[in-house]
Amino acid sequence: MGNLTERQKLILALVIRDYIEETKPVGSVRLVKHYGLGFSSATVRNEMMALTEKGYLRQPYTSAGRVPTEEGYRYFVRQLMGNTDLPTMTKRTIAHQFHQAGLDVDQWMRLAASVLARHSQAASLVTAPHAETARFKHIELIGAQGRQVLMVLVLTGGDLRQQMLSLAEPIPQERLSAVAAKINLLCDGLDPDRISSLSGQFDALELDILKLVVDDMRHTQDVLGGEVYRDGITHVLAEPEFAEVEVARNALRILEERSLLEDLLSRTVMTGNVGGVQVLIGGEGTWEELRDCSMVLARYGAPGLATGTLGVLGPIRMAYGQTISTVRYVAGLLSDLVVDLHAE
Amino acid sequence: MGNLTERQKLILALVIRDYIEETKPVGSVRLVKHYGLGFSSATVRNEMMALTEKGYLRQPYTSAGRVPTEEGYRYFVRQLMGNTDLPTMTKRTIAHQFHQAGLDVDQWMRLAASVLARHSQAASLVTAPHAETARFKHIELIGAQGRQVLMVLVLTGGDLRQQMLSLAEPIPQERLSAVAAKINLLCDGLDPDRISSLSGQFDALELDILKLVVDDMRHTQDVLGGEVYRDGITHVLAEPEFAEVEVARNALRILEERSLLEDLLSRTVMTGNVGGVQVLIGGEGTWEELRDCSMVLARYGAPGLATGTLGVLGPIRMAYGQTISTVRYVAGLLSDLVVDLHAE
DNA sequence: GTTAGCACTCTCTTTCAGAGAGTGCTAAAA
DNA sequence: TTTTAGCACTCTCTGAAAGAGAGTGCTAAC
Repeated sequence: MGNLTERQKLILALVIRDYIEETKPVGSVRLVKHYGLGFSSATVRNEMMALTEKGYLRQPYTSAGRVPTEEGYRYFVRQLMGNTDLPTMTKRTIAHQFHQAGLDVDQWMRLAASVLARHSQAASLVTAPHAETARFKHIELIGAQGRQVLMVLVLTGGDLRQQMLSLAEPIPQERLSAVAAKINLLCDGLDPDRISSLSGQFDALELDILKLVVDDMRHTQDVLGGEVYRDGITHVLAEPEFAEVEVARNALRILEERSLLEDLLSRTVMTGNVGGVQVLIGGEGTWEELRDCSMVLARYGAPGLATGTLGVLGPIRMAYGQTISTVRYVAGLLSDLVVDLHAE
Repeated sequence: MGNLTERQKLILALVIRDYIEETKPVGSVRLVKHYGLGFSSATVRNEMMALTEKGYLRQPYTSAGRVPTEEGYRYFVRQLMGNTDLPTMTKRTIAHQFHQAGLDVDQWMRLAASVLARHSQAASLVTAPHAETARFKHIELIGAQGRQVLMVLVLTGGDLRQQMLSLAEPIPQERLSAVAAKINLLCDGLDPDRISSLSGQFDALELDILKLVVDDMRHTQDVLGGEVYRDGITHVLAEPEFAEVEVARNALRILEERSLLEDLLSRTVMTGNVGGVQVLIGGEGTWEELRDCSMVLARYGAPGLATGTLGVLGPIRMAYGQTISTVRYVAGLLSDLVVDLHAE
């Protein structure tokens, strides 16, 4: 596990670059010819042997070219890649698209998923922003036919929850409005725990509704409380490593199954800082389902106000530089949006 | 294209049944042995030849077994299949799951997608119910920081739209509430066209907001205005006909691309009656993307109140009986839900 | 420390033959 | 006229064998 010489770093980086482009094992001769190296293929072979020894490269079989190992990719991402950034033009184009979308959160999410998918040529996912600690802002009770009531709950940060209630008996709209007004007055800005503690000041009907409010608010705090936006699923199928159906199924399961995703996100991005991009290369020994793919994840938003998650799922042989910078940039844009929505 | 004899119908049905189970061309000997037919393989061969002649069966290559053609499946679905229905136990299990979900539309949609996917072993999609003609019910304007205002719009049928507005100048909450109250009073139960015609009665600020309301209401009337729920995408990948990546990509594109889906739905289920199940087998000459798959679609809800769409996407070699009855049953459950939500 | 040379290894592709499954036809039986 | 047995024929699938190709690892010279 000793450190690498400069030349070894160069060769590792080139192998990764070439492998990402060509999808086939990289040989020493090809490397020298194609990249105009100033030393011979035999030298490259020696260095490759060293890199294989150290666990950064491997041979699919004896006497084939070299392929990066997961450890190799990790070293590349951490040490070799440098701080990549999107070209200014690309950034401007992306930003322009977002600004055209106005202030519609739904549109932003959809657009974010689409941009991530297109720029990384992989599957993307974006979760809507929501407050980490839900605070009450406004309730509205709207009588429908009979005993049905539509409850609309607005939380700080624009989180919106709706629920249809079926009351024991019909209640006139005036009474519903009065209940809503009272709750609005007393609960403004409070978190669910505080609201629970106020129970003494309400009558039976009000308490029934408050209980639903509190439940709903607690639910909003879940990692995946809101909607999940996906895009680019077809991209991953285009990659040769997903030609094997089992591999592709595994990858899509991660995106499709809420529970899997919830577990994954809560144990990765949710532990990191907003703005920091996390890269999962292969299962990392923890996630069996991720064995054959990589994810680039980030959290966006404003801590304390509202945050969300976005990321990309693709083959391990992924253009990490490009993907990471795209994820970072889009996360930044979404963070700006969240801030815009919250404060002047 | 003459009619089929009873025996030919039997053989066609058996070929389809066997092919769906075994995924390989069905031979005459196998058919006789496996299903204990009262006549010889030579007879079956003759009948198969006739069925091939008529276009209901085909041979992947000379002297291989027979495989149903798309025309064969269509004949089967229309004439041979009979009115299949789910076993009472299965129905009860499904209904039970739904009733446990209460009146939460989001949960119902998710559950519907999940049930469809599991029971048909294919990919499913469900669109949230929305009114065909949006009618205004209630508006709420909630000031956020600065000039930002959250507009919550409730339409008849529980359709809920939210939008963040950025006003030219800050407006106090009292004024916002007054505007909302006035709009609520004057627009109750009106459709977007009627609301537009009232412009004389409002001032500038009110008109600004009304314009957004009308736009939003018009948008709600789109086929795919609301959220689209999907499930079981991994199922289709498990089918051998989707082993070819291009085929799988094509199929998933249908589910993923909103525009494609919108076109498809508006030209199929949206033209049919609520409750009727439509079966698309292969592209039907119209949809290139559907060439290698089939869809079973239905519209649910209450016409005039609110409707939605649900369906299943799978290989052409699909267990149509099972799938159609599942789609029909779930559509019925969702229709009940819509009615429940609207009227006592 | 670097490089040329070379034998060796392993995969990938092509070819070929044999097995197997199933057909279509013909002629006999019902 | 309809059904069936018999049989030659066709086509795919599988596996083995051979050859091409790419790339390595080692050795010895620079």
